[in-house]
Parts: sequence; C-alpha cells; structure tokens
Amino acid sequence: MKAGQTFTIKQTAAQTGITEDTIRYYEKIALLPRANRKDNGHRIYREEDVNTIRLISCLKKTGMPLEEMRPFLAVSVDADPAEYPELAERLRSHRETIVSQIASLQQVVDFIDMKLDVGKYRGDCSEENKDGALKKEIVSPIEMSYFSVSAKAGKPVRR
Amino acid sequence: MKAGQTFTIKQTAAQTGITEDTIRYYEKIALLPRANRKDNGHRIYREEDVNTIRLISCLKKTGMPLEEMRPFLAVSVDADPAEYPELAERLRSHRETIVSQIASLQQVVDFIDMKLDVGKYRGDCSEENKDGALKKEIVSPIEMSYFSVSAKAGKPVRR
DNA sequence: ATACAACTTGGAGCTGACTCCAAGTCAACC
DNA sequence: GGTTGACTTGGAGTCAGCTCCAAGTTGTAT
Repeated sequence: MKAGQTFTIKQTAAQTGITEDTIRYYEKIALLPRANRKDNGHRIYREEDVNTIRLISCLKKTGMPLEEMRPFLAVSVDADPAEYPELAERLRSHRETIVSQIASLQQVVDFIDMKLDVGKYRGDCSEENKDGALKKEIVSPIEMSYFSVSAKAGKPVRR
Repeated sequence: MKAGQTFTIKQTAAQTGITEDTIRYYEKIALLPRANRKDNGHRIYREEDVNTIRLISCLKKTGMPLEEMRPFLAVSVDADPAEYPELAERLRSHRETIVSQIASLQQVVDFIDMKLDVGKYRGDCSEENKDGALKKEIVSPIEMSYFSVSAKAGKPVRR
C-alpha cells in the first residue's frame, strides 16, 4: 500500500486541467463533496478525489450540464448501481444520448472530410427520442447537401 | 427542377428543431445571413437555408460555440475550401478536436458500461493538443478507476 | 520582524446563448 | 370595420458556468 498521497488544490488543478477557481466552485455548488482540510484550512485531495474531478472533466466534454452529473458522481462514489435501479436507468438513458452524440460528431467529421476532399456527403444530424423533448417528422432521407456540395466525384474517406 | 419551395420561419423551426426566436437570434448575430423577406416583411427560407440551420444544429450538438461555426458556414456557402487554405486548416484542426471528443464520449460509454456491468474500466479523458490552450504533464497511463471500481471480474463490454 | 507565497472566504461581475416581451404591421375572415 | 393570427422589431431578462477580486490567514525564508 503506497498509502494516501495527497495534493494541494494547485496540484490537483494542474493534474486535471480544471482551474482552482473552478474546483472551488464545484465544491461550492456541492458537485464535489467538501474537501478535507489541513489544520490551516487548506484543501487536500487524494487520488480518489482527483479521479472524481477527472470524471467531471470527462463528462463536461460530452456536453453534460453539471446538474446532470450528480448521479454519475454518486455512482462513482458508492458501489453498485444495480442496487439503485433508478440510477441505473439514468445511466442507460444517458448512454443512449452519448451514443447518438457520437453519431452526430461522426457526421461532422464526415462533413469536414467531404469538404476537404470535395467528395460526397450524405446523412443528417437529426434523431431524438429521449423521454421528453421534441420529435417532429424526422428529416431522414434528405440528400444532405449542406449547400453547394454540387455532385463532384466522391472518393471515400474515412481515414 | 422542382423549383424553389419556400418555408415560413415557423415551418423552418419545425423542420430543424430550432425555435423561431433562436433562428431570429442567429440572424441578429449574423450567424445566418439576412433571410429574404416577402412583401410584408416576413422571412422566407429555401431548402438551402434550412440545411444551413440543420448544420448549425449539428455543430451545436458537438458543443461548438456559435462563433466557431462561422468558418463552417462560410465553407458550406461558397464552394471549395481548397481555395481558402486558412479555412481548410481550421477544418482540419476542428476535425481533430472532434475526433478526440468522440474518444472522450466513447470513454464515458465505457464507464457507463463498466458501471452497469460491474466490469472493469481503464483509460482517461485527457489529451489536448490544439494551437493555444493548456497542456501540462498529461495524465496518460493511470489505471483510471474513478473511485471504487475495486477489481471485480471484468467481462468485456463494448456495446 | 518582515516579506512572500499559497492558500482561504464571500460575493460581484462576466460571457454565451438564448428566451421573453411589448408594440407594431399586415392579410384574411366574420 | 373589428378581430384574429402570423409575423416583425428592439430591447430587456435569464441561466449556467465560470472568473475575478478584496480582505484575511498561515507557513516558510531572509
């Protein structure tokens, strides 16, 4: 056991890429639990805490609002989500969201590749079927041209 | 030629999932070009315009700030980005950003799968190498545990 | 003792992206 | 001719997520 190495807030910020101010802010809004303090009141973080902050950073990159992260942080703190079926359901639901986000992103990559190669592009960015939210007649089979894609020869890309 | 079918702002909003207010807002900040008007001043949109709005919506899903979308919309309006090398460079650069975003998202999916399956998880969410921006000693080879992943048997997941 | 660096707190201010509103125009129907 | 509905404009308000600041404390170096 290489027992508890700890970090200052500055070190933690450096490790995670999240600023000190923002870390304090997360604690202020209770997204992070109150950090332990040294006798002088300075915050100390363990590897565990650093990992939680990394998880936040990761979820942030997926565009998740801070409020929605709470269940994720909960599940990472206590053990098995199977014991909290409602939580597991949330995870599953968010998984679907992310998968469709990946699809959206992939389409943007395709769009860029198409533009750079002056190749061809098709597909749209729609699709939505979560719980609430809009869902009209989905624009599926449009020959998505995003303006002047003006049928030039298309070489496949997909590096 | 099934010549110019046009749409009201309401129809356009319905088709794209972007509210009328937001469409007007995009025009106000000149993210969209000023729409043509009917004699009574009402905006009219062509399929072309609708596709531009869809592109915005798509880029939005990738978390791109509106300001950064301008080059994308430019490239979708006029023809070949090869003629604007600086623009092409931006596209390439943003492509890399998106590819690494996809990786981040995939890691969240893995995290969720791991949590749901009580399997195993590794990998972090770091990586950054665009132009400006921070880049410290990157936390690469951590056995990313996100708290209590407490070595239980790991069955491979991957959707 | 004095300076300094690294922190603390509470709170104000800022940016991006909407979102809402009031007042007005126009066309069409009753 | 009055009401209704779909739009217009300009501008104000809202919310999330920081970001900055001032004033104070503590620990170490000179």
